[in-house]
Amino acid sequence: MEKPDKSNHSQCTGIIRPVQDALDVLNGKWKLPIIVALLHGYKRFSEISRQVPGITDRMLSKELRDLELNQLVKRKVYDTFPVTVEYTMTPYGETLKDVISALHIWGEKHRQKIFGADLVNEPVDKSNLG
Amino acid sequence: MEKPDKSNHSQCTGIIRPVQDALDVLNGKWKLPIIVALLHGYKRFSEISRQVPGITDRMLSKELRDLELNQLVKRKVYDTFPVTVEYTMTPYGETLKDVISALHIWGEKHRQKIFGADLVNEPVDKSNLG
DNA sequence: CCGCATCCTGTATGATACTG
DNA sequence: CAGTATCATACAGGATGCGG
Repeated sequence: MEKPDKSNHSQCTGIIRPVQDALDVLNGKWKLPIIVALLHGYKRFSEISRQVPGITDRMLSKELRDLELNQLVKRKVYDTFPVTVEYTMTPYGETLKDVISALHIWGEKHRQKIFGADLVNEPVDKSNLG
Repeated sequence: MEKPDKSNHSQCTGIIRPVQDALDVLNGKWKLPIIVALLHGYKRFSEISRQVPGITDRMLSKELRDLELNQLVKRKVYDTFPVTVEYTMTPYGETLKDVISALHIWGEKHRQKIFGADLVNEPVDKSNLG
């Protein structure tokens, strides 16, 4: 039983970066609800806004731009008046479903582990945990 | 006539919460590196600290406490002098491997999509994306 | 309708010094 | 060794109002 890779091996640290990248894509208060709205077929700015209760125009605009930069979302402007904008998930964006699904499965078990099964509908409040 | 599911259906929004819970568990700058260090068998506070370059004692302490509250990590104090503390992943904590694996796979593809394949070793810098 | 500019606040994190 | 206390800061996000 040697101490195999107990040194500071940067190739092990190397697994961290892509994982963090994936997390970053979903990070923040609004990315996920927006993605879910888009996956459910909502396309217009105001439509998405309605599906994501509480979000401000500023944040929605910012997050959509971010998702677009990551090529998860396609933005199409129609030359109407007033202007019409359509946001859609790219095929690549759809590949997020698998990741979200994995997170979903684990997250539900977590919820049931941390809280009672009958509290599954309660929002997580970490201040109760201690 | 029903508006099919184009209303504000809270059961669809319901998938968001557990996913967000899972994300929260991994959220922040340090959770993931710490978890990886623990999964690789590093147990002592200072050991973990060494494996997570740049982290301060304050953050390591805080994040370990957070992971412990989420029952991902077990903390055991040995009555030596000076005191010795051992952190280990719980069996439950190990279940995170699957989630991290899913994130890893997606994250690597993402990295190759956003950057060239030869830039895979570069850290993500979103300011370059625009 | 679809945003952007501005200002403001809270939270996450960093720096540093100290203790059992 | 394994932390805590205190102060400082940057950035995410909220509120509000304007503009093509």
